[in-house]
Amino acid sequence: MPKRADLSDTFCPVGRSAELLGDRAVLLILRDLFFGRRRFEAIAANTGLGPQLVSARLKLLVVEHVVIKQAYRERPPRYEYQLTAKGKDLFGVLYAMRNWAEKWAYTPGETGDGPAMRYIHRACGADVGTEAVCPGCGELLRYGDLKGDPSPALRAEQEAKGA
Amino acid sequence: MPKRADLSDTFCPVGRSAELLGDRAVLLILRDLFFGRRRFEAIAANTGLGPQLVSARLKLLVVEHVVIKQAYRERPPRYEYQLTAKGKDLFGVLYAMRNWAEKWAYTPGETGDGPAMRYIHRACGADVGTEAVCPGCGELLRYGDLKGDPSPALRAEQEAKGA
DNA sequence: ATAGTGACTATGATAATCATAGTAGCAAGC
DNA sequence: GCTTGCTACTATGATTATCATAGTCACTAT
Repeated sequence: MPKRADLSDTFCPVGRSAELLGDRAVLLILRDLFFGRRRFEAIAANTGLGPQLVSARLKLLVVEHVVIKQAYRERPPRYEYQLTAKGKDLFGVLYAMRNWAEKWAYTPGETGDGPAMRYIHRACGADVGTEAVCPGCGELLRYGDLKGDPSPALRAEQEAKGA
Repeated sequence: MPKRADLSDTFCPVGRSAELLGDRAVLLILRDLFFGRRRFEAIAANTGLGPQLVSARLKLLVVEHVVIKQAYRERPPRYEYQLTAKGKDLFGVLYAMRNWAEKWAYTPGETGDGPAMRYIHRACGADVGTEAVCPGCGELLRYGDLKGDPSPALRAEQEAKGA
């Protein structure tokens, strides 16, 4: 392919996220990091990705300050990868992906009688289910429930594209 | 590239989502659909993607029942694309991507004094901000706050990979 | 001395992407 | 009735990313 289009200068927040997250390998590596896998070989094995892809994406994630590479032993040198605060904040995205897949990506009965992965909120003990709620009132949040107001810069950018 | 690895048979819900969402073009097209753009040319113009990529991804989204293609005029035949219920449920993912980007993907002051896109919950009037909350207790939901319990099938799959 | 481990890098075939140009069906204007 | 324009695409060729497989390097363990 030719160099893929750069989205890092768009004013649209989804576009900026897509620059990093619109990539299967990145998503799978992040998933493994959230699951607690920190070592190169463990990530490569579990994701099924080849070592150069894992290597390239981890480098990218380090450059983006989503992950830090740290030596856990000096001799011989061995490294592990950890999520930064910026990386840990991607939890919401992976969590939303999980929620969608639990609802739509399995045939009935495929996972037994429960979800493929059940999540309990440690603080209150509630099963978080698969839906998002409004931080203001606690009601379910769905497409159409929010009123969007783009910043002037974003509005201007979209109009310039004539779409 | 060789044929990209198939993730649709993994038991991990994030993996299944990544099969569809780990693609820049899919993400950008979905964003435009959520913004109300339905016509081919409008999507191509706003995303900046070439027409064959838009064509290929819309076909994929139709096959996946995320989008439906409908004629809005018979003569000459003209079509538009709309999100299905399955597609509308992806709102949570795009919303989470937006939340992350608002927090991390802009330099200070780049969007003026507010977010690039402000969202208000129509039902209660609250600004939803950029954080997710627990549906059970309403507290902020972050990495580490949830206890995950994989289904037996998912656990077995991961152990088989030796990671 | 040989085998093993962990973290990669090198190589070559294949396939996806981009930019640009072109097609098809039809309507409206001159 | 001929050209221009609109919408929704398809075709072509150059470029580059990805995969599978093999190999490297710096050690440690037996």
